[in-house]
Amino acid sequence: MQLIDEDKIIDISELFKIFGDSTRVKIINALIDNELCVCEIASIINVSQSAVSHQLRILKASKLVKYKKNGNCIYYSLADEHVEKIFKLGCEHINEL
Amino acid sequence: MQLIDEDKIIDISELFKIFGDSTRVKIINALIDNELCVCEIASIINVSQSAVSHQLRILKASKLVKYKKNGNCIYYSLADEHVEKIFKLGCEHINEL
DNA sequence: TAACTATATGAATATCTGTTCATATATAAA
DNA sequence: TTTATATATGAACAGATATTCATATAGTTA
Repeated sequence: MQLIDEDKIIDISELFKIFGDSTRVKIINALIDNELCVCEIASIINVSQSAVSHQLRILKASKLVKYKKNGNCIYYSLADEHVEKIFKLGCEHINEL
Repeated sequence: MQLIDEDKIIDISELFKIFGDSTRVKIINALIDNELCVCEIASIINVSQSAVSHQLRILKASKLVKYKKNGNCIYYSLADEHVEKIFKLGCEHINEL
């Protein structure tokens, strides 16, 4: 019982909280197998540049995305396979409901 | 690109939103391999009976927990292996950060 | 340098969410 | 039937969160 200590539980819930917003999930979905700049993301998911930027900041802070600069643009991609794995497990659960 | 439609994205984010609260994650953690009644959960995770009951309602509505009545008490358990799987994947991600 | 494009960010606002408190309901025991 | 225990629930409140709008920053091109 209670194998996991409170601090870790809070970390886990904060990780999932990031996945708990549809704009962020849309961004993550768009970034699967793709490297996209901010305005491409905004255009693909149909959300304002500002809103995307705010959410990317949160994704960056949680280390779920990484980015690299190229000229005028900043290209974002998923930080590691874990992100896609969590996303896909969520998909599966939804599909089986 | 955008293989997944908007409705499904919203379902996915709503699933993760459930995991995005530490009280609910504590409940889920307590229920791994255990069947517990409301007051046991409240006592184990140190949260008021009312708060636990409110959160169990949300977990029930999302079909993440199931329950059975036994006399005066109502025993809750995880709805299926998916719930534990998602939780454990979250754990792994945290551990590797 | 001036104009343009891409991105970030702060403030304001509206909405959502979780807890508490009081209380209702239901079962069990005396 | 009265009392006690377990659970659920509604209202109220406080705190969190996402978007918008305006604007700042920084790199690029003319």
